[in-house]
Amino acid sequence: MTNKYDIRKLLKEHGLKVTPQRKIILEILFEMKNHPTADMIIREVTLREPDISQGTVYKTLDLLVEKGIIHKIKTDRDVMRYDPFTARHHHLYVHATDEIRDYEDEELNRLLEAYFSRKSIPGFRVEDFRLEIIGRKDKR
Amino acid sequence: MTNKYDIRKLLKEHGLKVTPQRKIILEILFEMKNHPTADMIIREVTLREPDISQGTVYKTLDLLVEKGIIHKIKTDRDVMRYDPFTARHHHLYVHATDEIRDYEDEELNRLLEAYFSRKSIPGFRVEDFRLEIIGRKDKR
DNA sequence: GTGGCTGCAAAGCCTTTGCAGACAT
DNA sequence: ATGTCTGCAAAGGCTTTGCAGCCAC
Repeated sequence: MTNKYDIRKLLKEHGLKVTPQRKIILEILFEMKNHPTADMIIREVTLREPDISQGTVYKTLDLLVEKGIIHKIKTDRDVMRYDPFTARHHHLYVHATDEIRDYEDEELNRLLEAYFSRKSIPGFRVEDFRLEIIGRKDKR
Repeated sequence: MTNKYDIRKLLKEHGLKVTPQRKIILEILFEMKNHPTADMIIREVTLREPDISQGTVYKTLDLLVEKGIIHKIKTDRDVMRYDPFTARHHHLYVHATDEIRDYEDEELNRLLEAYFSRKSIPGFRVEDFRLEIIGRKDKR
């Protein structure tokens, strides 16, 4: 889906230099589906290219977040996670396994948009919203 | 509203010993409206009772979270915040000022409950949800 | 009296930073 | 050519931990 050409383009579009380090980091982000922590990304990066330093990975992640290419997400535990999927979506938190899944549903988005357009919050202008859905795995 | 008697009761109900340190920490949590960070709590605690160590504050906060007396909340920045208000509610994130306000609305809760009761998510059982509302301060 | 709680200080973990050299443009 | 990016290693910030003594019960 997201091939090397896209990654080059993505970087250039944001005024960033195309370096091998950045290409590898982005490839990994687009492949990993589990909202990886910095540490998971670093481990994966080091497998493919042992000479990339963790400082570079952190700097790159910060930069990508700043440019809006990826998102940083909050967790109960005290580590940050990264999410390459930037369209509006919500998160399912499975507490027991420390897993975070994406949840997308247009109906939910419309429901919330409609709610906010008729409801106004004094002194506050809503720009975006994200639902955290907490629960557990279910057999069915 | 929440006086010392309530705090004693609250601690006892959860099988915790009533110590001066815990009373002060809980008083502060109930007074502070800004979803304080551990650091803000420690500073406030030290003003009132300089001999309370920060280790104790951290341990107490963890314990209170574990017992469900307060909540830990996630932020974009990498520090945890604490929230003594445990009824279902949502958060308004004002990015520019790093402020978090509570948002409570029964209509919104009902809307979301209704949504989840008719919508089922494969392999997942919803237990709770929290909406993060991102935006900015508005003059009106 | 006893187990839980505290203070202290050190350690731990994740993340950021500074800087000199290397590289993309 | 030059300004950006990288690697390295050290520092930083927040949080946790271990342990001896203390205190609520």
